[in-house]
Amino acid sequence: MEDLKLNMEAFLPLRDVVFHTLRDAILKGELEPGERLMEIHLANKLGVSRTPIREAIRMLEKEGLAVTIPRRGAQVARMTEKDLEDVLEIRDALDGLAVECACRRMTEETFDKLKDAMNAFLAAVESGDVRTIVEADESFHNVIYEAADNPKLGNIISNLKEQMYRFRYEYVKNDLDYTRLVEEHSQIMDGLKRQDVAYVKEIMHTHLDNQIEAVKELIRKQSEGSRS
Amino acid sequence: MEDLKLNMEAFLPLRDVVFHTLRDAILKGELEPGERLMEIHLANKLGVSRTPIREAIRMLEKEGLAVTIPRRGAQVARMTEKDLEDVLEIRDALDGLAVECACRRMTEETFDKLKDAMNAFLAAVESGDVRTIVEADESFHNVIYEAADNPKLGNIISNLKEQMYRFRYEYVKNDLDYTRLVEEHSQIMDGLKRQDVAYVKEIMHTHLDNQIEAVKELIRKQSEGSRS
DNA sequence: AAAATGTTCTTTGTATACAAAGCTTAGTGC
DNA sequence: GCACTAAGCTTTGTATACAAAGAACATTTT
Repeated sequence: MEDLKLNMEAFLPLRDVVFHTLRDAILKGELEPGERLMEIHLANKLGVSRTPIREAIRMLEKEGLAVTIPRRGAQVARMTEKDLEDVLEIRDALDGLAVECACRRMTEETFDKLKDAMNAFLAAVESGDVRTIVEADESFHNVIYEAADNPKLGNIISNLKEQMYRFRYEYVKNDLDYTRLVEEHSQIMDGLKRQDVAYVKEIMHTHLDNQIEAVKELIRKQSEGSRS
Repeated sequence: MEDLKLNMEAFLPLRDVVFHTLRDAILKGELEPGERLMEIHLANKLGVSRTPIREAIRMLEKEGLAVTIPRRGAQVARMTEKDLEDVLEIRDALDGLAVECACRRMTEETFDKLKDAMNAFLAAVESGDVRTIVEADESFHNVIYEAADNPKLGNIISNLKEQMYRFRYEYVKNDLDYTRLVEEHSQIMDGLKRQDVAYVKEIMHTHLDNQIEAVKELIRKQSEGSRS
């Protein structure tokens, strides 16, 4: 934990600002797994009192990013490879559901949005900039979640993604085969257009699967490092 | 909201006691959807200060049971029929996943536990007491979640169940056809034993499906009532 | 009578104070 | 030297105090 800073711009209750600040810090790895979240310490660091810190911690807890033991305080949640596998297993099922729902509920409008997202993705791949590609990829999938028209599903999936983000898995995407990604995306679009649920689920499954091994590989390397 | 009472027995931080108290009250309908959760009010009612109340509210929020608007306070989350459908859709997918995992990971021991749970369920049905039957049914499914060996999955499912509980859907179970339930349970066991993933998923799907319509029916009736 | 304004009351947001639990460490006895 | 105990320190748990936002209501103005 080096230099946490609050973003005071936002006109939100401090608990929310603190929550976002800490969450980002955890996801970026600035706060390491197992690291203690001491209230006074964080309060001083962020220039607020303990009250909003405590509320933020309760939120992090429920989000699965912190673990607290009564009378002993909170820690950044640790995550093992098994935990990651568990998360991926669930994501696989839920991404399947999302694309299935999207398939059944896709409207003209949302399909247009998807086309736009697809074009943006193609442009991003063209540009070659990894950051842009990753963002365009996210957008593409977000359109699908939106089309699935099940907000709770969207929330759960984004929470699961968040938990993966902690492994900085997007770095892996450097090594990804973009042509393949493009191909899969267009297959998904195709399936959605034809409303072929089985097909689209299948593609989505392999689409995710392709990334899993690489991520796991990365985890294994990472876990050789930090231990506390 | 009539008579909230804290259970001071448990040696837990007050925030947790308050959290459980409020959660139960919400699930039982003692705190109605849309009802304001006013801090001082609750604090007086429960005989604690605002601090643990606020922390409990932050937790309820993340659990989806309360919604807060900054500077305006928290309310018990409302739930529409659409929300319920969304939840059920997800549960269906995740129960499918759970049973699939269980199928692949079932050991001798856990299968024995399942047998026990099945026998308990049969005994419960024999007894005819609805409360007992519901509990035995829960236990049976809990063994499966356990066997799935994916704790995060278990958490998500229990959160989803919680959200359904608010509709007091278990009352519906009065009308359920227990012979059918028993039949389905034994089919699930059979499938698990044979490790027939496809079969077991299919059964689990219909198992859930059978309950959905009845629940929705109930919701429709309920929603004619309370409005605020 | 309706709209606008101002005043008061209520309620949330945040900080702080104090109590009690748990750790640490130094000291004591064996 | 090792185990045990006691004192002090650190940190969490809870209550309370105060500030400021928002709601409600009355008053004025048109």
